[in-house]
Amino acid sequence: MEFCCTPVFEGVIDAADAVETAKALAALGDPVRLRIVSLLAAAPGGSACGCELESPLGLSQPTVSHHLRVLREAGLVTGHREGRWVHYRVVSDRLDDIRQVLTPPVAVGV
Amino acid sequence: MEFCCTPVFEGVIDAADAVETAKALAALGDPVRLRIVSLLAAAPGGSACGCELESPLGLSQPTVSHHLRVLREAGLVTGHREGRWVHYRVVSDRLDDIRQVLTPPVAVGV
DNA sequence: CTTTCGTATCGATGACCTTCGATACATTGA
DNA sequence: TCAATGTATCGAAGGTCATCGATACGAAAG
Repeated sequence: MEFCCTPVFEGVIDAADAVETAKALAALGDPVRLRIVSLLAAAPGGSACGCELESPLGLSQPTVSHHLRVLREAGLVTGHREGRWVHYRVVSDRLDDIRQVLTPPVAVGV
Repeated sequence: MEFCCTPVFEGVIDAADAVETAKALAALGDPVRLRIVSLLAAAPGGSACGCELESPLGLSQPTVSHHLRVLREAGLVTGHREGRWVHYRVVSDRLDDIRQVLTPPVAVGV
């Protein structure tokens, strides 16, 4: 999968790159998904299965699965099966990309 | 206005902070608004009036005004009137906050 | 093979969001 | 005062999203 990482501050971002980058930001622009990322990052070993997320989030299993799918399609988490469970993990490289998009070259406010 | 800046990686983000942070990320999670931020950052002096954005975005004046309102309410841009025009400018401190939320303390991926 | 448990998908519902034309407001200039 | 220009708001239309119950899939256990 190819990720866009055109910074917002270098020249003017073109429409295609904006669409791609906005997808990742929109994926994080939901309270539930932000908490999922936080829960995964705080989990022992940096990973957790979906069933461990339902209770702290207070959401149904289909809803949690839906959000995990959005995060997966945005490249923000990965999941690999381990027997009956699927262990999810944050993709830190992807977060690095997003941070870089929002980083000014030197200083922006004049 | 009080901004939340609880990092995703320090412990588990609570629901209230997640809602607040998600608002800013959702504001940036739209291609049009991402381009607006980019256009403002690239503008001479780091600011531009709303009327200068309609043409490069290819959107109507009410639509541009709507997106500027979303960005303003998310604390990502500020606008002050200058005669008939309102000059908008990126709030770099707010972007710093968002970047920090997504920054791991040391390393996350085990 | 059947049951059990974790996960993914489907379909429906209600809320939200983007977009626009029409319109009102604000400021400047004639 | 009146016209012109930039901006904000309103109302509506269309699409997208979050959420759930029901259901199907996958893997392990009995």
